[in-house]
Amino acid sequence: MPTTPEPGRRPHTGRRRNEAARQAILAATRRLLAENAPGRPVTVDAIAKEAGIGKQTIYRWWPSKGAVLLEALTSLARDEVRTPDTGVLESDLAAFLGDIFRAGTAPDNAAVLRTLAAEAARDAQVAELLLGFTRTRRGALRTLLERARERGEVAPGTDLDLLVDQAFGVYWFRFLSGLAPLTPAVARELARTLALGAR
Amino acid sequence: MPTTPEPGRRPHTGRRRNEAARQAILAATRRLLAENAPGRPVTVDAIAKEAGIGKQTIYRWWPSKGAVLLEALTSLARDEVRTPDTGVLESDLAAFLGDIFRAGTAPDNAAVLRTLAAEAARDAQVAELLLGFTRTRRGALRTLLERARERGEVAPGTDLDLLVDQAFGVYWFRFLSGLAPLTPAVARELARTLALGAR
Amino acid sequence: MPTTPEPGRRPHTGRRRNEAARQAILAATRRLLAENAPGRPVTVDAIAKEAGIGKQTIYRWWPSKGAVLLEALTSLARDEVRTPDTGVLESDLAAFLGDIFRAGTAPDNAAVLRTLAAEAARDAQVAELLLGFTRTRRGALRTLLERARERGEVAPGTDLDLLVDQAFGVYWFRFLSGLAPLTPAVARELARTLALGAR
Amino acid sequence: MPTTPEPGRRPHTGRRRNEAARQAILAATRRLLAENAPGRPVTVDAIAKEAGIGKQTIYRWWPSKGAVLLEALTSLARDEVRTPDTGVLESDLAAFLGDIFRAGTAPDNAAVLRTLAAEAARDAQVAELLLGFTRTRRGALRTLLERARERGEVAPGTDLDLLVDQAFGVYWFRFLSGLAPLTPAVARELARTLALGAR
DNA sequence: TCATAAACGAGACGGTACGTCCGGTCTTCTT
DNA sequence: AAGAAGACCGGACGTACCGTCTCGTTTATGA
Repeated sequence: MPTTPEPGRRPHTGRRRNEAARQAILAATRRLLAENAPGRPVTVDAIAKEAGIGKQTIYRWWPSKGAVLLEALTSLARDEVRTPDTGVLESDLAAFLGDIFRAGTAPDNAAVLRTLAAEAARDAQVAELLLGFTRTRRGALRTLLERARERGEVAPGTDLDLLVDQAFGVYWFRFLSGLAPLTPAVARELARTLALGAR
Repeated sequence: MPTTPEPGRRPHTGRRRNEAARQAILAATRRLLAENAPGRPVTVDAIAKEAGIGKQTIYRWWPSKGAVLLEALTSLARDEVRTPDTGVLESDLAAFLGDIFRAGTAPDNAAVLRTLAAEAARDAQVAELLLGFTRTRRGALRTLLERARERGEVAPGTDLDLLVDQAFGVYWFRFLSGLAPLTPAVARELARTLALGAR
Repeated sequence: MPTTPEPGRRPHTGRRRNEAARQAILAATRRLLAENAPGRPVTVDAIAKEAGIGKQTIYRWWPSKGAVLLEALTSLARDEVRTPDTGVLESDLAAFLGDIFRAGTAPDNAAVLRTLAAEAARDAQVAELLLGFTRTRRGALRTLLERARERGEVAPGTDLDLLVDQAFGVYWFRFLSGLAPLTPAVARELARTLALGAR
Repeated sequence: MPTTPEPGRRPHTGRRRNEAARQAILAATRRLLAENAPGRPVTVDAIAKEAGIGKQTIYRWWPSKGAVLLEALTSLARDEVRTPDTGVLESDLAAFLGDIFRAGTAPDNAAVLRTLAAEAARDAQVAELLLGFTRTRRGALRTLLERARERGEVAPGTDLDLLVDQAFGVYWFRFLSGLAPLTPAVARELARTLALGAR
């Protein structure tokens, strides 16, 4: 998410940034990503044309193509992350993971993330954005585990971060590789395994 | 400064394939991957120049740039993956994960893997090859778990693939994000958690 | 270093047209044209910034970039063109051409004209305006020749426009190509040749 | 109606520069220049597409778009410059100027030269090419005048270069401005005037 | 023995995408 | 209402890189 330019020292005169253009760009990007048609590659030019804006407007708001893709993805999966509190770790985990998995199963996100990871590797800014994207979700899962620890469902000395990484590791790994599914059933099974491992 | 391979040293082999050229290509690729310098991108032209060979020679041996990268990686990490058999799941896991973590933390490998993952992100073919690379290791871990199941250490109905993905998920996630370490201690703790979760 | 016009000094005049702004624009244009530095291209944005005004103010007063350039030139070379009348064609020509050559050789004018000609070359509108600028001078020369014709110094049937174009052709050609000088001596010699050719 | 060059017919030449590609580029440029259609601007992309080659191939042979235009023009007007020798200066001049004028009257050269002059102003290389283009012709005219001087048709002390510039000045001035024609009649009249002025 | 065939270094080529630049218009806030 | 500031659309520019193709050279093989 691009840091909105802090309103400068001088009260901003001049034409203000056009939020509609910004949204048009994101919408167009999402549309192209969702189509994923062979003849319609997700090019910067294609995005500009689809959005009916000039290329420069894209580069005025985002530093690179990858940044746009990331934000399009983020806004795609912006559905709030629930931090359920059923009083039982396994149930909480199952609900949480189910949510995450569902958002990540949208048909074409894999391609997006592929491009993103590439950008992240060469553009530190994108990398930071990508990490920021996951940080929120990781924080939510961590909270969930801490609550369980207070309830005594987690053995003292257990490395909570490792548990978090097990969950997100599975998620990202399967998401990116497409080798195995991210179904609700898997979410439940993963919840079970993690809850067991936490004891 | 690139360790330029002494130029013109490599002899022609006439109409027979020149193994030296092949090795020069792999060595040059590894060098570029390890450097990962901004002004020295890992392009096919760069590899060819660094190796002192023609681009066509690359495409005579490999179908695409990604294939070269993968093979450079594979030859780097050829150290066989042990499939220990101590008779106790947790010990087996700890040994296996320790190996994997160590290989991925060796400074040279790390740079190569990171660049390769970036490459994979933008080239689906590389991604496929990279997955093929991990398949072997995944197979080893899976074997290890199956043996434990036969010994009764794993609850029937447990999703072994999910356990495998938890292990490799943590590995890749931490490796690529750099958010958390991959120390031997983490390997042991992960082994403990997985063994617990398998019950 | 650009002689930045003290910024913010010029007062707003509210709803009345601000002659000061107009002059600032012309001055800034002249400055940029005269500099002709590689890093300071004569773009509309550059002019606006250098003048400390908004781009729209330029387009409120002139229909296009070229029009601004032309007016900057015109105001530069406003020195009236003399139409001498010595009663002898050759003398008249020598005086007239001497003036023209001198104006075009003044260092400042030279830079401006050269840049402008370049601009004219890529912008048909500028070319048109530039021609309008020369039309006045051409008219003066033509008048001079007509007077000579009435005096009988020009053979009947002589193409006066062709003579005019010979004079201005030499002027522009040498001015733009820089291949040969535009000295007073050349003006005299050209006057002699033209007077001869007119007979 | 783009006369598409039979696609894919042109053979590769391997590591040597492909003269066919070069010619295809020039031909395509000439075609686009000649069309001068509003919807088909003479863009680098358009040239590349029309020629059926990659843009990079253009930039491998020429430093900029202007250079291509110039060469297309040059090759267009490559018709040899005659240096007639009738034994009479005026006749020689008339023939020579007639040739030059005819070449310059091709409908669309004006646009080409406009673009060229723009490039020349910012790209010294193009400027040099443009001057080289005229040098040959100027040399021919100069030779012609020198022969006349030897025959005694030119007054001693006459500035031959000035006469040359009068001729080419008229040519370029009318050519670029389009203000007055370059008909055979004008060539004859100019020849008469110059021959007179030389005496 | 000598012609042929294959691999090689070199690098031009077609094609696709990228990110930048600039002209002219539009919008917002200030004076 | 005019002005300063600057975002916006459109379109061209020149660069980077992939994978293909051909050249001329070098060497092993087979007639």
